[in-house]
Amino acid sequence: MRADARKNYSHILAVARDVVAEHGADASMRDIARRAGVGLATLLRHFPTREALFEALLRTNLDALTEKAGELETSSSPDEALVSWFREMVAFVQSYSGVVALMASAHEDPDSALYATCAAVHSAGARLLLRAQTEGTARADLDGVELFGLMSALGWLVGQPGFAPREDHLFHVMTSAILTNRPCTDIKKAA
Amino acid sequence: MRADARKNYSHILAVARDVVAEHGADASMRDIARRAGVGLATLLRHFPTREALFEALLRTNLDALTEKAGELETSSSPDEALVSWFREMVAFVQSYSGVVALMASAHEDPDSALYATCAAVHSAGARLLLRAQTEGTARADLDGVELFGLMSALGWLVGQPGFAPREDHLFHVMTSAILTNRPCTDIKKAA
DNA sequence: ACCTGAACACCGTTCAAGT
DNA sequence: ACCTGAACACCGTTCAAGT
Repeated sequence: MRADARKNYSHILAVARDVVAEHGADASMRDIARRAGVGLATLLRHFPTREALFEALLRTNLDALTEKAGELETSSSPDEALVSWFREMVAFVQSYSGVVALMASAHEDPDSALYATCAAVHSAGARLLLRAQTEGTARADLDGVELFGLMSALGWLVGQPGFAPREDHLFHVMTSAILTNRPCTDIKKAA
Repeated sequence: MRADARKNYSHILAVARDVVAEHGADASMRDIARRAGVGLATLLRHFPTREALFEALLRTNLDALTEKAGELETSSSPDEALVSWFREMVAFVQSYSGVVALMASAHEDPDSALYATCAAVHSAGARLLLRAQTEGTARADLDGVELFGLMSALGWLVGQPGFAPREDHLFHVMTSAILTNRPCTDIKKAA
């Protein structure tokens, strides 16, 4: 990679971070290129797809969250670790509006540039879930995919302007569905 | 309303139903006009905004769901009524992909053409919730807004291709968060 | 190697001109 | 009253031409 290319690359990324913070995940690529003072074709050369751009944009944060899961695994009780990691994930996806939709769809598409990063997040969560399930504090009939799904759904919801103020409570409700600190009465009856 | 206008109106609506079924809620207005054999400006004349179009498109279904809530209120036990109505709502929003995002944002925006219809759905749900809460089968710390939110979040999630197969189970999990057929142990500890 | 401008086929909005 | 085509300002994709 040539020096000018490397410089363009990181400059585009920095600008993209700002524009995305302003306009969310469906910000205009053209606008990013314009603000970066670079041709649109140049942006597309470095990041051939929107997901490729977001892969670079989110990698740092998502890697940190994956690592955080590992730390929590040794530093906290299984249920606390699961809940506080879940919290951090929700808070993160909320920080870039619309990014959760990108992640949810990348999670299901092995061809996506974001797939690997999402898969890493996924399995980090799955491990925390399994640990809490072994202890008996997380409901047994849940897997990593569903944990990822519930996180995404909650993240999506609190990303809607009107629901953001209720984030804490909605988080609490969602958490109560994942944990099982209650004698398991017959809940199927009602469904 | 002139005869030709009325004819255009209903024809556009019929075509829109097909196109939206194919391409989801962010289908191209231009494409709908094209397929209806009508100028784009004509479509915009009848439905000045995408939400106005969807208001007409969804009104029938949503009114039926509002009415259904009323029926359930007399025909079923409070918890069963709440759960089965919730189920129907989720099934409905899943039937038109992307429509739940439109509804969730309209729900918060009094200026939206979809606002009134969403508000009706909202309050129908709120009544079912309240009824179950009075009976003690739905968790007390929930209101109509949050019920609408959880419905939207679940609808959004099962609208994502990879999560659709898990709809039943995810519905079950979400339901368990809304109902309270369990002695209310201290769940805050973990959060 | 890397960048760029321009052409392309789209999109929704707006409005003067037609019947 | 109602419809329409066209102009406008956007979008992402693609590629031949430049350094």
